[in-house]
Amino acid sequence: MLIAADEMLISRGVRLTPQRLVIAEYLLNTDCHPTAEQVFDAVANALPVQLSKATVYNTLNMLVEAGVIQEVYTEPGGCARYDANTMRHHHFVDTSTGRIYDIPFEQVPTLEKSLDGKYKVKNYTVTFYGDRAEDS
Amino acid sequence: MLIAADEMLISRGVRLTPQRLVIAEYLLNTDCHPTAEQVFDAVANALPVQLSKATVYNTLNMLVEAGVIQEVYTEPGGCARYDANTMRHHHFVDTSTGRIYDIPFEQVPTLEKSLDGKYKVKNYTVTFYGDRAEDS
DNA sequence: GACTGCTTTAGACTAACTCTAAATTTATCC
DNA sequence: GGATAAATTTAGAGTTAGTCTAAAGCAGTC
Repeated sequence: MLIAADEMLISRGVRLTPQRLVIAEYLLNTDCHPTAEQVFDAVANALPVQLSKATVYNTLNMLVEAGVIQEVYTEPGGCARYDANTMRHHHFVDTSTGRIYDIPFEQVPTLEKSLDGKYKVKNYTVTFYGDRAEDS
Repeated sequence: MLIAADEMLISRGVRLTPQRLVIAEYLLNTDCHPTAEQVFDAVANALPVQLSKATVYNTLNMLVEAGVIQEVYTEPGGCARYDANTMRHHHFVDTSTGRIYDIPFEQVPTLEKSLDGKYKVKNYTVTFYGDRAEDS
């Protein structure tokens, strides 16, 4: 069942436009961590008008600001990917397929306390690299 | 005491040039994780000739290939930084100063086994964000 | 239904690199 | 020490991911 993007946006005080709706709807119903380019390709022909890349970037930044999605960087030096899973979590990158999998935060031992007192840790991210068996 | 860059490069079978020498020497004797731009600024006037950005990038890539330095990405969406500490280690980013500190690998509990069997973890990196007391 | 101001658009612009082709330099061989 | 072949350096063009701009188009309000 599709998550309703319109209610989501209205509840965050975001003004509705067809562009924002299709982008939010797409992101809320995929777990494939798309790039801005992939979002553009996925939604461009769901709109009756020409979609601009600038709108995709604006909307993605807006959705990040509004807390609807997260920006994720997994490939060193790579471009931003977007993730509608806004729970605190880590990532696993399948280095042969490039696919990214969310790892629940609780599944990884907490590291907050592992540095000595000099370091005040506010946040940390773990990115795993390797292979994942039989994608399902 | 300065680490001798020339021996380092020769031992890795790298052809010596003045450009490579000053860049390697600079990196081997700093712990400030400079960007390519910062490397350029730091070494450009140590050379009697005009230094090209392309040479800096070429040399940095070459030194990464040769295992003399590591490429590090700590700021989401930020540019590459270079680290002559080639031991396996993690990073702490001071979010108010932007400074990066190396965290010895052993100082963080090992996470290799924290994912279930579906995931074959080959490597992982932890990046901490926060504040660090009295930089020393 | 008109208005005000937020959105969208195409295209120019930027930052961080990479590529290219010509000129230069390195290491080697005599 | 000089000639040679191959690697390196250089300036500048090209690329990629993303931001900025200014004009045109809509959304929500009165």
